[in-house]
Amino acid sequence: MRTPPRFRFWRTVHSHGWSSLAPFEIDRDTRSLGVALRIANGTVVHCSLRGGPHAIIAALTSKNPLRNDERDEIRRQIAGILRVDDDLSEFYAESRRYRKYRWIATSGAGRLMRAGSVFEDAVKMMCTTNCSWSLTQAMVRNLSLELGDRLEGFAAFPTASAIAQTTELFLRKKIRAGYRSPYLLEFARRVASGALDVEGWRHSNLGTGDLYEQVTSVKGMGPYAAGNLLRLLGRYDYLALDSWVRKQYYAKYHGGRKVRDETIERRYEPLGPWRGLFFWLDMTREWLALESPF
DNA sequence: GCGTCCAGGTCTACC
DNA sequence: GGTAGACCTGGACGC
Repeated sequence: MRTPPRFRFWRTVHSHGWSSLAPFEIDRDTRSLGVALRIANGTVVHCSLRGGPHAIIAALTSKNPLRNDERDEIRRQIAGILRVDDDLSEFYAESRRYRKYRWIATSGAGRLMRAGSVFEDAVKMMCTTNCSWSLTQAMVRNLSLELGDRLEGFAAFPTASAIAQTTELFLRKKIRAGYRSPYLLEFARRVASGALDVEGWRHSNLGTGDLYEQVTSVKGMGPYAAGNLLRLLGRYDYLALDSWVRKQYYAKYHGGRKVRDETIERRYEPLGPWRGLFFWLDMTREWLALESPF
């Protein structure tokens, strides 16, 4: 798959924590990203992805030979996950206007990795709320292992229907989702029934404020989760503050001293609709050390 | 090994 | 509109 100029595979993989959540797995030795994807007809395909100078190289494994249309579907999912088609030229032009952000354009940062579907991103986001990262990893892993379609040793992320058919007790006991269980179940049932078209959020014509309202109307999606999900939808108006980024901000700009959220928001306000992306990259600039040529 | 405390976002009830 | 308490789990800590 051809990639646009300044696309950085490994940087995108490390843009935030998603690559360490099932069904993704990272192989640091080969600098590859593995993922089990489910296509529309229910077939599970394992993809092993590597970055090249101008392309993503994908090795696909499936039970049966894949038809061309199935390969196209996989290609579209991979492009969506790695944000290959996102046009960041306007963002890079904006970053060049500020001396402290010029590194963003030159390093090709700014593509935030996402899941194969908006549903998966939203469920994962709910699983990041009010708990440690290790618990998030456990909940997401349990969802894939218990409810995802399988290919040999790999399991794809479960569909909305698969989660919708479970019970609150199952989600509590087997998934360890705790009090999030009724929220996850209600969300999955609304998506599975067609009452809520979350996949449409990626191409919605709604203004960001209206979309934010729609996202926060889902129980379990508060300001933090909604702000982060909007970033994965290509909307960067919200800072999506949580305890980790607040700590980073306090350390970077106030010697570790706590400040009000309004103070943080004031600093990034002049950066306009890209402020959420500037903020995230500003807080994670040290991750540059993880960078590879691709 | 056991008990206790705390961190982590969101919801709901209440003022 | 703002605030307090509940929700649930894993990890840290003290014994």
